[in-house]
Amino acid sequence: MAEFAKGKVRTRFAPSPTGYMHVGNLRTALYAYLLAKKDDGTFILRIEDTDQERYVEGAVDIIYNTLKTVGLQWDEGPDVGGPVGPYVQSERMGLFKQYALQLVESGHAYYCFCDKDRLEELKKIQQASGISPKYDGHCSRLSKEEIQAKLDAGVPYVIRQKMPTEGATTFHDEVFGDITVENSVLDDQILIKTDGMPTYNFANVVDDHLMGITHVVRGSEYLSSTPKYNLLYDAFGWEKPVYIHCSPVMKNQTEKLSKRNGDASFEDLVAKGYLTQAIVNYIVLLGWSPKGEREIFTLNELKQEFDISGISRSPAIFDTQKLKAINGAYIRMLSHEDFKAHALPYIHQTCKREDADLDVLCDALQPRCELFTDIPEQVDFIDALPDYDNALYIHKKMKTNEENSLSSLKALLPVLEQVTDWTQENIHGACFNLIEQLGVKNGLILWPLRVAVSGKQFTPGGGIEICAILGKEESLKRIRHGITKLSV
RNA sequence: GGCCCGUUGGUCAAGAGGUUAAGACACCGCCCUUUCACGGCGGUAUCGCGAGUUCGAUUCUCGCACGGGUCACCA
Repeated sequence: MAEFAKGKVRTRFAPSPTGYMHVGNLRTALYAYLLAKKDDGTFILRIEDTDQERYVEGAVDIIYNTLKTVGLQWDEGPDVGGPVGPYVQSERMGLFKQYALQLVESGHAYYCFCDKDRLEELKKIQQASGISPKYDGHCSRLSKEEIQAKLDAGVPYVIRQKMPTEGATTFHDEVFGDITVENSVLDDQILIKTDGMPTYNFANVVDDHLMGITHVVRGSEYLSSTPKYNLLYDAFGWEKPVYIHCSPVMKNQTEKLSKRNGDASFEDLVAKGYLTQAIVNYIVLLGWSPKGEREIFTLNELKQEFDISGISRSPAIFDTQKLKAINGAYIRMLSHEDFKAHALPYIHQTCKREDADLDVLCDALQPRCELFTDIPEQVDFIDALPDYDNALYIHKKMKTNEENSLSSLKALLPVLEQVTDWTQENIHGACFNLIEQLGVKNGLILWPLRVAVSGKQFTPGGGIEICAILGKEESLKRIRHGITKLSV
């Protein structure tokens, strides 16, 4: 066997290139990665592309890109190579038959010459009599001579794994504990197909062993085939890996999250304006809980924090609301510059004004957005004042109505006209001077100002910020407009 | 249908034979405040059902219900 560091954790992510990367897949990859990195181990990417039927063009690139943008750098894989390649399963096809033959030799597997007709017939009979369909072991009872004769005659065959007929097999899973199944329910599964190629179940075991995988992280749908895997490991005399089976990510109580149902894939979430690190953070929390109370972690922190014992057994429902909240938390942690860089394209969707003060705008926007896609709608009043209703001036808590709003704006206009250096600071000073002079509550002046310059009920920032964003000329113009509107 | 697995608030979940059953999101109040947010404080749950074991069970056992998975020459 090829050499690689012994005693260290080696995990693998082994996706089939069948389309988009869904959230559950990504989570499996994440867990496998974290498990390896926690121990300073190796994370391997293996592409399982043996099903040409389901192969989707470009799917491999999606896998690469997703893992890369998320930051799951694989140490060994198709593109970077490694000591136990090739890392693309279709390039390993020639390798498996000898292992199957070895099992035939040792009596753990046998040639099966049954054709599809017989198999189907068998299945029909079994179903009719209420027995669960299972190969009846017919060919396992063939004599050496019979087998040789058929082989010589060129009869097509498969190689099947010979399951024990009595007793039970128990295996241990790190998240589910010990699971025992009766050997009698185990089917003599096919290892090598008529075309000489291995089935997934067989290739998987051989590959995992050859690649020195110590911890197998995969979906819980493999739970029921794990006994067969272990029997294979035992038949070869190989050391079994540690199993970590993960329950699925659900869309609701009964349906799995899946691309087929049009549910969000990683790419979709990115397109919807989620920060990749926020997605990762949320996904890792779906089905795993950290020891303490903190739940915002960078990928690096996760390498320390992640622990198998925190993985939960029951399926988890994907909750967009929580994802959004985490995204909001990440947005707030962004520096002003980073936020601006991310936000700019969204701002420009509805706000094209050249002279708008985007720094003030971004400061106002940042604590108020959970998703970048919220932005266009929030800044749509900047280019042009919306046609608003005077009723907006009525605010119970601010104690404003149309009449006193009119006088506030009238008082404010000349004061603001006096401001020469139009900065947020100076506008603020001017407004509060007036408030002090008049001896009124802040809201009495500032609420009407906000309505006049924005024409909206909710805005990023208050009247003062909006004035600063709009610039002097436009602000005054809107205040005057408000005055005439209220004067009618 | 057989076998395997799961079930703590709307969601993610911690917990453990005796706890005021954590925390987060959402929701509702209050505070802060020029709106909305942000931030701060507080509120909302007898742990699917029924038995059993026990002085005591949400935590152990057994049934039931519900949900999921699996029974391919697919991966």
